[in-house]
Amino acid sequence: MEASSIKESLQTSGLRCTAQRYAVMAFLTDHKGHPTAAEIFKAVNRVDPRSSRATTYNNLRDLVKAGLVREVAVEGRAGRFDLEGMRHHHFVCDRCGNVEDVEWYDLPKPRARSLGKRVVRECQLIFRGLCAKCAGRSSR
Amino acid sequence: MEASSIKESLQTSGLRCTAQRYAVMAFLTDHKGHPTAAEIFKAVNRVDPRSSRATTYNNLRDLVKAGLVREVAVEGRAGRFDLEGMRHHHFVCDRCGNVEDVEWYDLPKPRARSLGKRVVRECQLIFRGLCAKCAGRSSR
DNA sequence: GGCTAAACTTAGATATAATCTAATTACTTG
DNA sequence: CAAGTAATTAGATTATATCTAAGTTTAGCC
Repeated sequence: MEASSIKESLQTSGLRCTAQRYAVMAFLTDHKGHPTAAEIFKAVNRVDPRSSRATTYNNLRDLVKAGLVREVAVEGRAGRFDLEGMRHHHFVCDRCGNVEDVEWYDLPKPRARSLGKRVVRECQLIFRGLCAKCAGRSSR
Repeated sequence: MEASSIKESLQTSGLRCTAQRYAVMAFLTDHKGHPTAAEIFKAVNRVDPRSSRATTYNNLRDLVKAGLVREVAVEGRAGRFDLEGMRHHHFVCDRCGNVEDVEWYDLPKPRARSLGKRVVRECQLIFRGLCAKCAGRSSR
């Protein structure tokens, strides 16, 4: 995603394009490896202007709410973030906690009845198990 | 799930049926509301024999690994647990963090190629948004 | 029954993750 | 420019989960 494109998508979502917020988007654009909030925070602070922890977390939350960023929660570990955009599913490794992309394919929708009055923001398909690297190391 | 049935499924999984472990299974059997580890810990400690925090967490992990219990990770909040068994999908509320069941329906599998050498333990479909209760309260 | 190894449990300390607080700064709109 | 709203900040605080190191129980074997 280019600079102008980031700016535009922020504004379309009703979010100001602040330096700190932009930095989060830019980092996610360049790093497709599903970074944690801590990693993003650290990365953003190698740039100027810097950003506080609270701001990084606030921005990530706002961006998720706006549908620009997606969060994958991982049990007992920090959540991972990536840009919405190219659709894909996720694979979470039980052992190392890494999050990987799984090629997108369409999913059937649930019957309207079974969702009732709930308002669905998104739907994630998550595979869990051992990533190729950890599976190789067997049960050690 | 009955007492003997819990005992049996533990043994089939190669886990000893200890009082503490049994208590976790029994609690999950009786409480379908996707409790957190902290809630389970607290509940188990109203029974005898009691169980330490570490044991509760250890047992939950072992039970998940054995495929008897499922964990749903929630961003920024405690994970929620329920018994495997009756299959269902999940809905996680953005606002209150509650986890609810969504009627089961079959999902297409990914192409073998797109999973590569990964070893899949399970696959979860998770809807996110506002639960009926929180949606009612609107954007307040 | 007694022995042994492995599985299990424990209390509390520690680590990790994320949010909160209260004050400040920076936009944006009229 | 004035004023209101949005955003940011440092650091404290809370929440969640794991670790440690020692003790206990169990299953299998003789």
